[in-house]
Amino acid sequence: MLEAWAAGGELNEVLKNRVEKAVLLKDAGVPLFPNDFTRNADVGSILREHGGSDEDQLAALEIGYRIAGRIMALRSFGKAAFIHLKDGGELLQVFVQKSDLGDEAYDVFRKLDMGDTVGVSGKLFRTKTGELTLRAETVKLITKSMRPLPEKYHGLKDVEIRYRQRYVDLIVTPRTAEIFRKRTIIIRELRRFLDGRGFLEVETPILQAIPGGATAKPFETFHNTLNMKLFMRIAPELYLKRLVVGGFDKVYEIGRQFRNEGISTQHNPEFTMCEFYWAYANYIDLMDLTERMFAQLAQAATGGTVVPYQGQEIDLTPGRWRRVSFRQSLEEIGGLPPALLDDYAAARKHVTERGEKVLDSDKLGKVQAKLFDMYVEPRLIQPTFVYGYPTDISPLSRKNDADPTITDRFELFITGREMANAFSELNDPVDQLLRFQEQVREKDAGDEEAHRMDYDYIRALEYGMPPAGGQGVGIDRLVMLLTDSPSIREVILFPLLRPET
RNA sequence: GGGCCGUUAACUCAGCCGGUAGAGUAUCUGCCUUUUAAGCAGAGAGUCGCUGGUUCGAUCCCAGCACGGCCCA
Repeated sequence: MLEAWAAGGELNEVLKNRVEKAVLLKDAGVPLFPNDFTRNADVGSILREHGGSDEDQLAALEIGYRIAGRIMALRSFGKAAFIHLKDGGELLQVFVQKSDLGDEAYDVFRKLDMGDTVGVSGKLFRTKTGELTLRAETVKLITKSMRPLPEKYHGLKDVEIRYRQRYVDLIVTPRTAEIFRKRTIIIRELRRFLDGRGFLEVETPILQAIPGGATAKPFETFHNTLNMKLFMRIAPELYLKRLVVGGFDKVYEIGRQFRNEGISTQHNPEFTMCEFYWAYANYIDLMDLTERMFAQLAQAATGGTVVPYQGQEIDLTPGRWRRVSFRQSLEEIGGLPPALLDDYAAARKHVTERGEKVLDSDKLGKVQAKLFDMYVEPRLIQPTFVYGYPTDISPLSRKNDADPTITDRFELFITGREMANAFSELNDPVDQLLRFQEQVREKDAGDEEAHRMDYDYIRALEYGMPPAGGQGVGIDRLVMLLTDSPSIREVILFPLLRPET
C-alpha cells in the first residue's frame, strides 16, 4: 500500500521521499506504527526533577529513562546527532551516538525524520553547553510522520492553515497550545468557583422546538422520525429557570450555544457560555459575585488580577469595577444629550444616518441600545457594569420597582466588549406572558431576532419560581481577555470556516 | 452585505518597467562524534488561488470568482 502511494504521481517530492524512506524501513523489518513502547517517565517530570541537577548528581543517577516524543529538531553530525523531543508541550534534548547504538540501529536512526515520534531509553547527562540531555542507548520509531512540519524558525504563520489544520498549529506553535491549556484551566476554575458555592451543574437540551432565552437568530435542523423542525439552542436560559422552579436553587450549565449570525473577531456561530441561576439573589448580588469570579479566574490563568490585554492593563481586582446606569452611560460616557435620548424620532434619525438599520417595530429602548453600541460600549475598557436596561429590550428581566421602564439588569463590559449579561429574573407569569406577546408582535413586524412565545415556560412560572438572579458569561471572550488574544478564533480550537477550495 | 489587503516550492518570504520564477528552511547526495535556526559542498523541487480578457508574450495589467485576514455594517 505504501509502495503504491509512493508510486502515485500525486505526492510532491518531500512527501514522496518520506514515503519511500518509510517503505525502506518497513522492508528492513522496522514497524512504522508499533504500539508496544512503554515509558517510565515523561519530559515534564524529568525537567521538574532534574532541571537543576548538576553533572555529578546526574552521573550518580542509576535510573534508565524511557521517554517518547516527537522529533522537533535534528542536528546530525554523521556518527552522532542531537535531537529535541517534544512531549506534552515540553522539549528534552537527546544525544544519539553511533558507538552507543551500534551500526545497525544507528542506520535505522539516520532514516528518521523531523516530526517522527520515537521512544528513547538512556541516562541523563549535561552537554558541554550545560543542557540537560538524555544519552540514547536505544531509539525506537513509534510513529512515522509522512508530512514535513512547517519551517522551524518562522513557524506556521498562515492563519488559515493554523485554523484549518489546528493539529499542525498545536505541534509547532507553543502559544496556541498554551492558550488552549489555559482555556481548560479557566473553565475548570469556573466549575470550581460555582461548585464551591453550592451550584449544581446540569445539562439542558441543545435541540429545542422553541429556541428561547436570547435575542438571536437560531440554526434550524430537522428530526426525521419525529418529522419535526428543531432549532439549535441560542441560550439555555428558559430550561435552567424551569429547573429553578423545580427546586434547584443554584444551578448552572457550561455549554455550546448556536447563533445564526456573522463571523468576526468577536463572533463565532457556535460559542461557549456559562449560565447560572441563583435563587433568592438579585442583580446586585450577581455583580459582587462576578467580580470575585473573574478575579479568581484571572488569578488561575495569569497569576494576578491585573491582566495585560493588547497593550493595555485591565484591572479585575474586586472593588475596582465601575458601576454605571444605562442612562448615565449614554449621557456621560457617550456624551449624548438627554433631548436626543428621549426623542424617538430624533434618536432614530441619528442612528439611521450613521448606517444602522432600525425596524419600525423597534422601540425607543432598542434605538438607545444602538446608540449605546456606537458611543458607549467601545469606551468601556476597564470592567464596567452597566445596569438598568430598558424594559422593552429585556423581555425576561424583572422590572425595576421604582421605574418600570427599566429592568434590574446589567451587562458587563471589558475591553469594549460585552462579557456578561445578567438580571433579576422576571418570575411574574402574567408579566412574562405580556412580554412574550409583545415580542411576538415585533417578530411578526419583521424582527427575526425577537423572542418566541413559550407557553410551557409560562406554565412553569405559574407554579411559582422563587426570585432569582441569573447570568450568562461568554466564555470565549473571557478566555480571549485572559490569554491576551485579539480574535475569538484564537481561543476556539476549530473555528467555523468555509470549506477548503 | 460593503471597503481595504492577501493568495508564488512542504513552510517563511522576495520577484523592478509585462519577456514562463528566486532565497532561506525542509528534502536528496557527500563530508562531519557535544550541537542549539549546527556547519561545509552539491542537487532536485512550482497548475505563481481559479476562470476569462488585453497583449506577439501575463506571476505582473484588467474583470469576475474562490478562500482567508482586517475594518465597517
